[in-house]
Amino acid sequence: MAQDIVAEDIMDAQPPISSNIAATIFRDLRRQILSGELTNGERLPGERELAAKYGTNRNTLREAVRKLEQSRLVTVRHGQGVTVSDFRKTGTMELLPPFLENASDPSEVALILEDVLPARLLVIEFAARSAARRAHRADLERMRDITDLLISAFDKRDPVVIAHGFHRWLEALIDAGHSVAIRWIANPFLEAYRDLIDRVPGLWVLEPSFPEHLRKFIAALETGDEERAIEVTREYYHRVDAAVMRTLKLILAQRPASSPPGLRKQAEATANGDAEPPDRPE
Amino acid sequence: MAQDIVAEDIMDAQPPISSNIAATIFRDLRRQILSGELTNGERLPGERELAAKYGTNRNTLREAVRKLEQSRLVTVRHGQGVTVSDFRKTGTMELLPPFLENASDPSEVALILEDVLPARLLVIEFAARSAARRAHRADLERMRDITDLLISAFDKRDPVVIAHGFHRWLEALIDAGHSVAIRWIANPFLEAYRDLIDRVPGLWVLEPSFPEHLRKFIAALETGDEERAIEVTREYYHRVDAAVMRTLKLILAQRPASSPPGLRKQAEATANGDAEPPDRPE
DNA sequence: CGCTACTATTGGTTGAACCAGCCGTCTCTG
DNA sequence: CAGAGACGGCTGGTTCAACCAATAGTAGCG
Repeated sequence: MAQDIVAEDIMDAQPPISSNIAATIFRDLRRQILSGELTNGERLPGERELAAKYGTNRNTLREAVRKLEQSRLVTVRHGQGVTVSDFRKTGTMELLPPFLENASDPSEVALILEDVLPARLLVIEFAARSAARRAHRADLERMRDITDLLISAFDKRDPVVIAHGFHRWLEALIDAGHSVAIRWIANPFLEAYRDLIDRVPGLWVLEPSFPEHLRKFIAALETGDEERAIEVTREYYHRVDAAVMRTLKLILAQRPASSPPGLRKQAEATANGDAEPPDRPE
Repeated sequence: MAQDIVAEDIMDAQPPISSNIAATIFRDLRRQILSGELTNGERLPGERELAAKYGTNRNTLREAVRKLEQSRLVTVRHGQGVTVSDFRKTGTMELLPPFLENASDPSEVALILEDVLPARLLVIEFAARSAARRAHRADLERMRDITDLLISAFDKRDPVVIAHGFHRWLEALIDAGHSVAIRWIANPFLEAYRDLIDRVPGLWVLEPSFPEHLRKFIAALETGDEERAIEVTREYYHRVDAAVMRTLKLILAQRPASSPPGLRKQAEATANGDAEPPDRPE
């Protein structure tokens, strides 16, 4: 295997997918919704019926439905049943990982990712700004350690270690910002990134300038040069994101649809549900 | 009352707080965690005991615990019980509204809000950028309608209508961006804003330049002038946010602590748990 | 024709019982 | 006496069966 002691050390322990019955049913229903098998406004069978369908009892089934509800995928109303929500409108970034996994329309995935990448850049810039202002000595030392580790992993061309190490690097950056707000904003992105590492390893782009970027960035941080840190980050990610989108489109082209045809009922529906052409007024 | 037909029309129907037993217990436990009555790492009583304490049965109690778990406030492990998580580290923006409501330490609320405001600005800028590029004709018409309504409400000095109308304005802006990613990022902010409107009406700052800002912004959007829209937005919010923070500090000074003393065990704990002074290396 | 009362259906709540994972303890063994 | 293993008592996980409560559609009444 390509991962030695260092790799073991840098990979955070990730609990295996929960084996709960309720969690399993939840994931299955979520998949059906995110893939478009169940569409916005559709009504789910009653709890008794669903429980029978999944070969379990009502209480356990209810747990799954509750999870769906809190993920904003369905609306539950006493006496009326469970209806599928328009998750494109009511969802949050926490839906990103499961959506990337379950979406039936690859082009929509690309579309969303194309919007997420610049947003992610903004989050990183925001964290960098905060870190440049508030980082303690210990924070900087930790970041420097991880940076060194990352650079040596890069020299060895070990993608797995690099990807997980970079996740840790981002964690350290956010910690250094000493901002609860940034943490809360960044967490869904970190989670999505982590999911993507394992699911689409090919998407991880090894930019040749990666080590150089890290060195420049940590140097800017250590001198507290906020603007320099932002500048370095922006310059680097514009290049990486372009490469990521190229790679993504290649991957999607190779497997045009991971689901059987006929299941993409609302693939082309926009977030607002209108089908008007995007011509501008003027 | 100060709200006429227009006010009725502009206020979105907001379902009253759920009367579910499970939801009530959930909110109570959440309050205890967010206020610091239950601290990170602490173990909750067993489900049987808790159920008895709340005068309900285990199934209903479990529902409440599940909600806590999905809100990342607790960790549940089979055979080991339920332990309180470090929500400052593991939470997401969805915790913002309940945290603002339940936090025991006003200064921490101010601290977080001080970081959230610029983040909110970034989100608005991001949405504005996207709207300037992708807005349909119908989107712009809708935004113009709401803008007119807002300006007339401003002339009448009707804070309630303005606040709710502005919420609708933000919704329209985000819709105009035609980006699922932006929606997902913005939703927690919108929710927090909505909560704040009703909870702390005094916080809503009526900047004199509000109508002028709206007019400038919509004009920029209609000509598709992305940079101009950003510039206008940034300039306006820098002023508003400063005013908001001033107002917030006034409000907090008036009621230094909304909870009995002795309950703020971890008020001064940072997100990382280290107490090192913020001196810089160099 | 319009209102009311009923009823079927749906989710909400309850209580009890049993299964399954975890941990400290107690005992047996070397 | 020290270590390994069995046991018992926690904990959450699952199941069942019944009843309460909100909703909507329908049948019946005025």
